[in-house]
This record gives sequence, C-alpha cells and structure tokens, in this order.
Amino acid sequence: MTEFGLSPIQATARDDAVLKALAGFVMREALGPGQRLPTERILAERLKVSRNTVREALTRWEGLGLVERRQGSGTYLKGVVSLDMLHMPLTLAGGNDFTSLMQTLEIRRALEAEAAALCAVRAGQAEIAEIARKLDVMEQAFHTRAGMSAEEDWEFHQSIYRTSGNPLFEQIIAAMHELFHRFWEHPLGVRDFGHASFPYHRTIYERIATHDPEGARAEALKLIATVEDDLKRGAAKLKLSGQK
Amino acid sequence: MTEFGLSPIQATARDDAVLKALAGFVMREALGPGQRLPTERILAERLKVSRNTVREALTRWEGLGLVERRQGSGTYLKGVVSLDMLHMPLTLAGGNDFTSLMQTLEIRRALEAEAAALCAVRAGQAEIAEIARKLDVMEQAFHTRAGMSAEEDWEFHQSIYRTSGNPLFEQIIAAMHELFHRFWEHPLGVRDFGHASFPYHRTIYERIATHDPEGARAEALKLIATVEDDLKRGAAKLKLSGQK
DNA sequence: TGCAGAAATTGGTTGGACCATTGAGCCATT
DNA sequence: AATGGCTCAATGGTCCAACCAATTTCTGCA
Repeated sequence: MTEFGLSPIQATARDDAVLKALAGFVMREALGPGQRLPTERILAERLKVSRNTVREALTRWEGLGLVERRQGSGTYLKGVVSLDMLHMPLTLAGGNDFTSLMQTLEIRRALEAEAAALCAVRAGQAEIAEIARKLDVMEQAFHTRAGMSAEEDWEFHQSIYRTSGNPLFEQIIAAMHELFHRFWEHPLGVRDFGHASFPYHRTIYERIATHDPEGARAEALKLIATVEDDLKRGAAKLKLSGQK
Repeated sequence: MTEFGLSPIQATARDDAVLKALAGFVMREALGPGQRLPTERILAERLKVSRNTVREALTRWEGLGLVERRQGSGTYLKGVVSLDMLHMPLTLAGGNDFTSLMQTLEIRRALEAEAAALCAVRAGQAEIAEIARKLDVMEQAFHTRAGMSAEEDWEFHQSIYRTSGNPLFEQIIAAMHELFHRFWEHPLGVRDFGHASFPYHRTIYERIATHDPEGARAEALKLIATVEDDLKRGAAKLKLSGQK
C-alpha cells in the first residue's frame, strides 16, 4: 500500500473536515470516476479520526451520489469531486396518479425543449456524431424488438442533455424521468406507449445536426406532446374500464 | 416519553430500512417541519438496531436537508417527509464562476417561461388578484428602497409558480434560486443588479391577467434575458478590472 | 421570586469487536 | 494446462459501550 498524502485534522466539525480533506486528496491525486478511495480504516488512521466519523462523512458523499461503496471491495468514486462543488438536494413530492405524471411531463416539456435548442447551438462534430450513434442504436432496437426501446430511447435523450453544456438539464430531467417511471410498468395499460414519439427522435436529431435551435425546440415539443396524448388516452381508457 | 409506534426491523439493508421505518413513523404521527424526532438512542432501541446505524440513516436525511441535528437538543424535521418522495441531489461543478450562474439561469429561463404560460391559462380571479397584490408590494418596495426589492420580487414570482398548478415548478425553481444566490452577494460587483428586469414584472402580470399564455411566456423570457445581460456585463467588468 | 449552578438529556466521537461480501491466490481434479 | 472449488485476507456493514460537548431542565440558594 502506498503512502497517502493525508495528514491529521483538528477537533470539532470532524466529518465535514474529513470530507474537505478527502476532496483535497482526490484533487491532488487527480482521481476520477471509477477509481478506488483509500479504505475506511486507512482514512481513519491517516486523518487521526475514528472510523465511524469517516463512515459518516462517506455516507454523506454516498447520499450525494458522489461515491459508491461495495462491501468486501472498497469505496469507489462515481463522479467528479472537487472542493468548490455545490450540492443542492432537491426533494420532490411524487404522487402516482395521472395528475402527477402530467406534472412531470410539464417540466420535461419546458426543459427538453430548451435543452434541444441549446444542444443545436452548441453541438460540435463529435457530439453530433455521438447523438447520431445513440439514435441509430435506438432505431435498431425499436425495429428488432417491436417498440421496446425504452433504455436506448433514454440514452439518446441523455446524450442531448449532455451536449446542452449544462449538467443541470440532465440531473433535473433524470429526476422527472425517475418520478415518471416509478409508477410506470405498462403505464396505465397502454401497451404501445411511446410508439407515437418514435419519428420525432430523428427529426430532433436532424434539427440539431443542422444547428437549428428553434427547429429542435419545436420537434422536442412535438415529442412531448405525443407522450402527453398517450397518457391522456390511457387515463381515459382507465376511467372507462372503471378502475381507479 | 410517549410510546413510539415503531417495531423492530429485520436484517440486512439496515439503514435504508431505518429510513423507511422513520418515514412511516413521521407520516403516522403527522409530524411537520420544526417538530422533534425521537432521540437516536430511542430509535436504536425501538428499531432493534445499533445507534450507529440510526446515525448513518439520519446522516443521509441530514444531507438531503430533510432534518437538522442540534447537539444537546435533538433532531428536528426541516421539511415534509413522505415515503414516496424523490430525493435528488443536484451537483453543480466548477464553483463560483460565471458559468455556474448562467447555468442556473438557463434552467430558470426554461421553467419560468413555461410556468408563466401555464399560469396565464389556469389563473382564476382570486389567483390573479393575489399576483396583483404581490406585484404592488414589490413595486412599492422597489420605489421606496431604491431598487432593493429582492424579497418581494421573489414572492411575486413564487405566486406565479404556485398558480401554474404544478408544484414542481416552485420546487425546482426554488432550488435554482438557492443555487444562484449562494454565489451572490452583490453579484459580480454589479450594484444595480436586477434593475433592468423591473418593468417586465408588470408586463408579465398583464399577460397573465388577460389569459395570454404566449404573451406571458414572451415577457418572462425578456425578464430572464435582462438578468442574463446583467450577469454578462458584470463578468465583462470583472475581467477588465483584472480580478479573477 | 429570580437566577446561578448542578444534573440530566442529546447529538458527536472514539475504539474495539464481529459479521457478510468480495476477490485473489492456492490446490486438486480433470 | 485448464478448470473448478476452497481458503483466506481485505473491506464495508453493524454492533456495543463508553466518553465528550452542547443544550436543556431542574434545583436550591439568595
């Protein structure tokens, strides 16, 4: 085991200090996602702090999604950590009814359109190629698996958010996605949910590839509209069949 | 001390289970913000779990801002807790620079416009009157205190988000607001920050009052644009003056 | 009655122990 | 030599018992 560049910390505000020290360590060693941190026991020893304190600190990071712990293996970085990073916990009340689902879509409508527009402005050659790749994979999956391409669909969208240059889009829309899918198996019994949105993926891509922000925005809005329609249709069907 | 309605939990996934049990307890007892939770020792005893495990669970909640611990006093609820809540830590990398501020504004631009449009559609007489009241208070404060009306300004906007009929708008934009202001005392040294946005508050209100969603959206976009301009001007000034 | 000091309460930290999972190395069988 | 199973050390997860530090509550004296 190598010598870790860690020195003891002083009293009070232990776990916070532990995080600062750790963040500094991660930066100095230029550790990135996937790499392993020193073990809890080593951290405790080097920082002259009890292992419990180290654990509380790491628990915080785990809660922020910065770190992943694997019993028997170690603690691994999941994201980029830096001292001046800002964390803002967002708590959303989620219901599982039709109204809540529509509400997540209203947020997505706003963000998706903006992200697509920004993406069209900012995408370089490499980014456009990446989006095209994701689109191909999705269309492939859609055709071979008769429309079951939720996973690939989502990855396509994510590549757009990422290319928008603003990480908040991906984070917030991911939260909406999570809220939406938490109650969604075959949403409201509509089997071919999402089919109608399929063609718009390519049109969005085309507008982005030609750096047409308003066009991309318009296509994104159409896509969300089809999902909203599906949802409404499902709700109406449910109402007819007498289910709650 | 009263009998808490808590029963022991079973093995593995302890701290997660603790949080679930606690969330259930909070809901059953209808505890709200400001109220005190059982002490760690009592929780540990009732849940048949070590105090360390309870602490790790509470550390998670603390990280999410759901709970506040006060040494010697107790652990208090800071927000509303419910079982089906989604907790999403937003991470803004890069720190206190111009880019981060602009990123929060990009989100606000998307959401603010949509919220204003929805508000124009859905606002009833009572809601419109409430927004008018907030607008009056803000304008009053603006004139008497020479532009220092941040608080009243924010309340005006909040009344719009609320009237949009979708609570997610208020929650997410509040998070952006918080992120924005964490960097911001007199943002980038621009003293009259926000002055330019003043007239658009009234124009937004007018579009809402006349149920003109696209007009409201357009005015909201103009408002955000002035803030972005202020920010850019501040950044340019800073660059000139040689500060980092 | 009022207030200062003592005592109890409560979160924060420590150290040490043991459990459960993982992963690497070792060995026997094939 | 390759494969499969075994052992064992490393690592995170949990537990316990004690003590520290801040806060609150109680007590008793003035």
